[in-house]
Amino acid sequence: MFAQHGYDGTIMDGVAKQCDVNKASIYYHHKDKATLYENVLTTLLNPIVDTVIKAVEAESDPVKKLHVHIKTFANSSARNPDFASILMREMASGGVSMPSRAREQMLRILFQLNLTLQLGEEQGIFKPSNPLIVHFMIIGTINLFIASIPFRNTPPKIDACNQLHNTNIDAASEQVCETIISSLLIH
Amino acid sequence: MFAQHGYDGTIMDGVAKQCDVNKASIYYHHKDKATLYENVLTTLLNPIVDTVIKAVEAESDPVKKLHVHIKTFANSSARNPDFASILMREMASGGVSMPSRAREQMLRILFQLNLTLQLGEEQGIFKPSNPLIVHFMIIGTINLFIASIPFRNTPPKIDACNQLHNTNIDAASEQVCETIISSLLIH
Amino acid sequence: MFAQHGYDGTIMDGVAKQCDVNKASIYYHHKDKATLYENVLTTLLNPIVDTVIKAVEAESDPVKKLHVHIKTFANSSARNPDFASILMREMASGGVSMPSRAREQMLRILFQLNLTLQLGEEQGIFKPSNPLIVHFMIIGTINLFIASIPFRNTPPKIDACNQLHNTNIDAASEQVCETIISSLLIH
Amino acid sequence: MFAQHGYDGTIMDGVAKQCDVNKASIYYHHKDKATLYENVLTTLLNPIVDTVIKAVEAESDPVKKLHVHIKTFANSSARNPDFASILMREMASGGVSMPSRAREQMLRILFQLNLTLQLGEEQGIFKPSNPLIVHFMIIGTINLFIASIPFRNTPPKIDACNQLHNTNIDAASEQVCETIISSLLIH
DNA sequence: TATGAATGAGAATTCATTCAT
DNA sequence: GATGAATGAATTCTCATTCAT
Repeated sequence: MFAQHGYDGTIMDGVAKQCDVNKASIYYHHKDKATLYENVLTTLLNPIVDTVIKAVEAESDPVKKLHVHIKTFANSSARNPDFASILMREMASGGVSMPSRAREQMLRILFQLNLTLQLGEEQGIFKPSNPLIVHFMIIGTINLFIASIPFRNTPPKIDACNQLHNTNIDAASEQVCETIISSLLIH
Repeated sequence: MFAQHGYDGTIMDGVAKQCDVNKASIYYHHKDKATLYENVLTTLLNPIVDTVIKAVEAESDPVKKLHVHIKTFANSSARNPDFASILMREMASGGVSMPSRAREQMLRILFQLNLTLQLGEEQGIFKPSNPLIVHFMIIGTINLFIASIPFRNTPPKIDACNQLHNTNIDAASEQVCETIISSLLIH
Repeated sequence: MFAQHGYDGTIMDGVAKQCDVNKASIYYHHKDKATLYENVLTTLLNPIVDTVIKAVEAESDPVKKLHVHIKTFANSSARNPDFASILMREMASGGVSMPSRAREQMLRILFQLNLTLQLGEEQGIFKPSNPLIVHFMIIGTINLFIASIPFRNTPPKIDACNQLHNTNIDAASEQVCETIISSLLIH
Repeated sequence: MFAQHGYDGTIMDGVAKQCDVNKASIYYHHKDKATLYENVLTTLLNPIVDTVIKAVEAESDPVKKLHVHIKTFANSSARNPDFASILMREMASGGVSMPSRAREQMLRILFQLNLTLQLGEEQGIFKPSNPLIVHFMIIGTINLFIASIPFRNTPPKIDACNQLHNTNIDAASEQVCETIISSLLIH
């Protein structure tokens, strides 16, 4: 519900009903709405970040690392569309209110990407680049793609205007990979 | 305030105080909160979209069109950071609650991009591509870059980890251009 | 309601109904329950304290000052039985949570009494005494007398056991005067 | 906690934590909050009242009886400051909600005082007086003195204004004795 | 007896909206 | 058009009490 309606748009009564528990029970386990949100966020973020990091570390070749980085992030996000929504909302707020625990997790991904890009540069494979922008390109594109699924399915279907209707996350993330990697590679 | 706190997080009392007008005056001029939001959105969106479309139409070469498309969008957004935030929130909500007037404006940009890409393909300059993904890549990346400015300026400064600190919207949009265009070009 | 049920026992819904106003209106004029309480207290206390001080200052003879002090305090309290109740509650809480504005008012009465007693001593009329205890004797007795009216009227009527039933505040305060003054006078 | 925060201000969760027991355990031993309060009150009141009555009955001279009455009451209260607070609160509420068991105990003290005063009158030692007012004078003053200890210790220290700082319960009760007895005695 | 976890009925506070002037 | 003051309908949070174990 936080993903769909945002923090302020999420109503504790609704959460309780959705979970089929008494509202007071929520407060028994979570100090208040803000804490609940923080806990939800942590629970959501940690596994995704861990998965990405682990997958990237398992590879040694920078190109493969980058490829795995993008694909794993995309797949994890796709399996948890709420993640994309929440991340976009947090970014929209300037991330100012983002719980620091969540913030730190997101930074881990950026740092990992940074390592990969530096490795590529050192090996003479990648051109120099700005990791932050590459990072934003990846998560901005993927998040938008995932979060916009309902939007794209709302009439008038924009996919219907041409061949777009078959686009899925695999194709999208593959295109992101190609685009980014090809732009980084030294031919 | 809608940009910073979202629709639900925006409080009419706060709006009145911020604008230094009486709350009832707002209701005199705008039917209700939803209408106010719609009006704000329209006022914000229309000039940006118009600017982009006009700039693109002024060019004839597909590569230049695409370049101008991205740069104009980026510059307009950068001048109106609220635009990026609102767009991200709307996307995060699945765009479900997005006023249809605003929705249509955003589609105009996508259609314009579609035209440009098709033109490029017809002229044998561009590889076939999925316009939707290109669209998301552009606005996802740019929006994220702009919306995240406050986040990046909040300690611990992530830009501080390396050379990132000089990154501005011009450099970022240029990199987006290069990346996207180079991936589209038939070498 | 604060007097009768105490701060915690007073319910904002009840206050609103009692005053026949909408609950939200109360919050429009008073930040929150605590502030409302503070305002109520100030409104209640100030006139009583002012009346006492003014009446005492109008006399010059220490005995008359003391007499007027007690009688005026008793009459003011009797006209505002809530004052006694609230004061007793505040004292019961150790006055810890007592708004400082109210606290200061109460101290003004003590200081005035102190002046009177010192004057009497200087003139060789009064024995030395502890003003604080005299103060407590006055307000403790009077407050208790007033606050206990409902208690005494609740069956079994304790007044019924003997001639007590005719006791009113005038008689009571007169007895307090006699007792205190006679114990202070140098025969 | 009942003494400090009153019945409504006392929270069962807090009681449990303070006692380091599980909240449900309290309900195992005490039917509900009201019963718990009643039990607490009885446990608190009975020994004090018994002590006073017993001490008074041990004397035969009316003056000594009265002296012992006041001193014993003062000492007992001083050893149990909660007693003063609770009594003051109950009086502030008009004693309406006071459990009848507790009410009866308090009446026993009044009746005992009544006996003493009548004895004194019969022996031609005491002037006629209103026992209720004497009663209030005693407990009003003593309770207030005790309950106000924290208040007086809160800056700005009112005791600091003059010689008041050494006042203790013994001195205070002695002054109450002198005052009341001297006003009753037929010279 | 003891306890962690409910839960229903409040109670404080907020907020979009309206009203009277 | 503007404004101070309502107001009803939420919404967050609390609290006495109970349940299951």
